[in-house]
Amino acid sequence: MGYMKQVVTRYAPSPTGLMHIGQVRTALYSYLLAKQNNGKFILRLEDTDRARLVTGSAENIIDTLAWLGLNWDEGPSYQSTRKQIYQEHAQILLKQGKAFEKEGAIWFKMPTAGVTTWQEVIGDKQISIENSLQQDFVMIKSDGFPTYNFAVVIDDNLMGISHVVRGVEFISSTPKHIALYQAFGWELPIFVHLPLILGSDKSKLSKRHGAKPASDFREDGYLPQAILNYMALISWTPPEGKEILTIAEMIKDFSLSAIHINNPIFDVTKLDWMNGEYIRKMSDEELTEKLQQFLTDHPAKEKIGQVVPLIKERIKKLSDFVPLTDFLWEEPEYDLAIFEKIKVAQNNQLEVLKQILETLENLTKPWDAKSFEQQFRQLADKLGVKHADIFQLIRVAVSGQLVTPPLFESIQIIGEAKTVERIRLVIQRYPNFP
RNA sequence: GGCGCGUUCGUCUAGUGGCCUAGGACACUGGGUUUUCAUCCCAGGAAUCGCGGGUUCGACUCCCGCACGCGCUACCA
Repeated sequence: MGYMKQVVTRYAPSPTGLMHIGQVRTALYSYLLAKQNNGKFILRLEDTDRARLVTGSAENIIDTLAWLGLNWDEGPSYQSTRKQIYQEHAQILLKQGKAFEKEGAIWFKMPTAGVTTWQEVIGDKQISIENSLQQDFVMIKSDGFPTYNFAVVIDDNLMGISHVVRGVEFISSTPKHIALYQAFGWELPIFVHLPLILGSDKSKLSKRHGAKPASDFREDGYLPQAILNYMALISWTPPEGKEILTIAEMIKDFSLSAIHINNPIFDVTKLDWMNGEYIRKMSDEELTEKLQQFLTDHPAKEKIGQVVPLIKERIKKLSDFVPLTDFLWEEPEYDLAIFEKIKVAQNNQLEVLKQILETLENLTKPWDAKSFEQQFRQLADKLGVKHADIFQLIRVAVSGQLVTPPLFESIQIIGEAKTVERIRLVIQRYPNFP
């Protein structure tokens, strides 16, 4: 009778900066693997390099993870508080003659005979590296803190980590880890080395590729579900190739063997599309709430709900809401160049505007969509102007923009009086806008 | 340099020897719906499967070599 060891995974970043968007994938896969197996997902901060520590980094990582909903079952633990434990383990190896001291540091005597071979989950193959290539390495630095290579093994073992999920860059140092496991007589975990996410020029993903910290995506108005969904798909294909899936579906369908082996390129365009999908999937109430939370200093928060149905299909990120709708509560800025983009009525726009104003003033109040449309169609016919063009001129006169939510609905939010006033002002200043 | 890993449309990918004259999604182009934009619907272009050798009746799929890319080569992680 075999038995299944409990699945325990961890996300173990070092707090040397803000949580990078690429790291979301690593955390997500670890999380999915744990949840799928009713296991445990641990958060561990590897803060052993005191020189590279960045203030606020740990908080940013914890915050981002929580925002994404990648809830950890244990931690966060900080390696800096576990110095004693590493020291004790170093002493064991020292006593066994498997380590030695030099220049205030404790070094591991790396075996240099034979070959280190292990089963790699990604790609389902064995990786072998000649031990003759290896060298002794530092376990405890002269400042008393452990190195990554040492602390990671001690902690992963002590915390019962079953699957070590991390980036490919650690493949090269895996023989060191394995040697350590063997020196202690510990059972090896399963190694899952995730491919590196690259930027558009195929170099390691960095800021100039638009791969900002995950928290920047949050500030840009991306939704956690969309980010998770996009990052999930960047190195994993669910069965049947489904593109949009909930966390629950990811947990259900996730599989290590379906993780890709090659380095993907991060593509914001697809993330944008996906974010738009999630925005459209939300109920109006939900979107309203999200926008109200997101737009902390919005001038007319109570009116957002009214606008949401008009813009839901027009925004891809929460931040898109602002440029699309600010003319509703703030006086627009006009630019003659915008008027010049309206093809028809180019020569006598001012005259047409005056007619529009007159029509508006004669429209029985409260204005209703049907007669509004009827009146202006008639006016367009009378002036020999295309229907679409007269509405576009009204749009620009009212909003200063070529693209807005539906015209009549926008006008209703602005109000009849203010609409008339805006058109009057445009006529007054035409064509010399400030 | 050494070692390791990789290579299918612009991008993410499907593909495990015949179902592939290579499928999907994003993006792009054209059309329809629409008073703008978007949404939605339809259509289209887009990969000689990095290159060259094998193996096989047959290779995107297996093997070898090469090229290119990426990673590691720290008292960083």
